[in-house]
Amino acid sequence: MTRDKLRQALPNLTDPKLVDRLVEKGQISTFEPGKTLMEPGQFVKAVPLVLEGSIKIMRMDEDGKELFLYYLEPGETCALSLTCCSAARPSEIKAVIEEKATLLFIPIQVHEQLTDEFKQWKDFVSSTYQHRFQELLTVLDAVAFKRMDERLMNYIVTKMKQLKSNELHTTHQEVANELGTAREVISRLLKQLEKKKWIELGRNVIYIRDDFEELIAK
Amino acid sequence: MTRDKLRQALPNLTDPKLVDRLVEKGQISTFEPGKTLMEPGQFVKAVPLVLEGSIKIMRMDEDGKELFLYYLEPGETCALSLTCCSAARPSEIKAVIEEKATLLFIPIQVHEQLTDEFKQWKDFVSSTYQHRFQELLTVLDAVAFKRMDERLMNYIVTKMKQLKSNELHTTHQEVANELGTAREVISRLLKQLEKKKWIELGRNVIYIRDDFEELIAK
DNA sequence: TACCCACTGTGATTTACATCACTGAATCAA
DNA sequence: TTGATTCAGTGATGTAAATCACAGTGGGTA
Repeated sequence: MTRDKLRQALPNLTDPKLVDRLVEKGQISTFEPGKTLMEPGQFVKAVPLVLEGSIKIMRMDEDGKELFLYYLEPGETCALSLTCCSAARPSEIKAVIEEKATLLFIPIQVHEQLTDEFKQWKDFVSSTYQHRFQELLTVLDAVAFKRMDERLMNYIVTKMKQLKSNELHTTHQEVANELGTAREVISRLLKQLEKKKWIELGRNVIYIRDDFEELIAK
Repeated sequence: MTRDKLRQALPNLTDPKLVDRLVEKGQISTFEPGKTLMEPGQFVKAVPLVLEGSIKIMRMDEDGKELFLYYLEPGETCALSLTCCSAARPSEIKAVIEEKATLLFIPIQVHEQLTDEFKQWKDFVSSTYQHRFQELLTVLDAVAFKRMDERLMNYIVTKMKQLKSNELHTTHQEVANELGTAREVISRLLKQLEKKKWIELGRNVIYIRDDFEELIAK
């Protein structure tokens, strides 16, 4: 059961001994959308491996403003949890379940043993770091160099891909939070996109034209 | 010689076999301040280990705007080079020598062997990732949530610590570049700080009050 | 000495975005 | 059905920062 899901989510982990250990030592649980897995200040005691569903990772500032960083998809894990828990440091981020998720929690000590014993695990961890580093740099670019309209369009594309749908069921307020801006700003920018006929707006929903991604690339 | 510098910069690497391998396989070179080590798009073929001096790491956007990320000090290495070179991806950042530097270049393949063979090296790499992740998050916070005056003050503190001096020999333009803003903005903000008597301005130099750090913490 | 050039100081204007204040519409619950 | 609540739309105004346009200044050099 767990084994099957693991194999499906992480086809690269072929070493049966490694899989055995993960299944044996890991703790599996499922979570409903909206559940907050981790908040800034909490301590991380295990590395979460996503088998199904997805997790939204956000950075927060002191006065509660958020900033969306990236999604964790099946087969991925959180680089932050790797860094935080091995350093016994409190979490710097907030993690919320986006789609109903099945997670396999690997205790830190087990994770550390595995990095010593299994090259596949070491490579997995290493590529996780690489991947997240890239994503952080992308976010940094956006925040430092892009205007909000462009960031909003990228956000829409990311969400579409992540949900594999061209309807986003969300509120302007929620989008604003994730981009670290104000609701009014998002409302106005969305209206502009609607005027251009790139999207249509409803209550709690944004319908996106199929060729949205090509349009913004223009 | 190299061995001594290595021991001094990285006292944690005590395993003599590991040190032997680093000395044997690494290539040592020195660079003068201002030398650009790496530019976006270049490929990284070796992991640079800083033995002496320091390197400034910056992110660039398409139209040449820069953003200072962090310094590499003795005993440190570049997480980006670790991610880029193992993925055979071009560099995403620019690296410039800040203070005359002695670097030990470890070829990627050697680095990868070392992570398999030596726990100390694996831990070193892992803590490098952790450290840089933290710093990227700090930069992200600053860019996303802080105003330029605060960022400038933090920049001054960082530079002071890094250079161990309370005189910064630089131009407003250079500061502006590193913070990703315009020269005029920096000139005005520095003037404000001078009015508050926290700093004094000269041509190509900023004199900083000894208690600057306490003043900004207020 | 005179000139040049890099650096600095500053006003004026524009822009992106934040904030405030309010309206109306959709949805839900009593 | 009605009242409350949440969400969306939009004008007015404020603000940090970007951009433009110069003027002054100090140091090097021809």
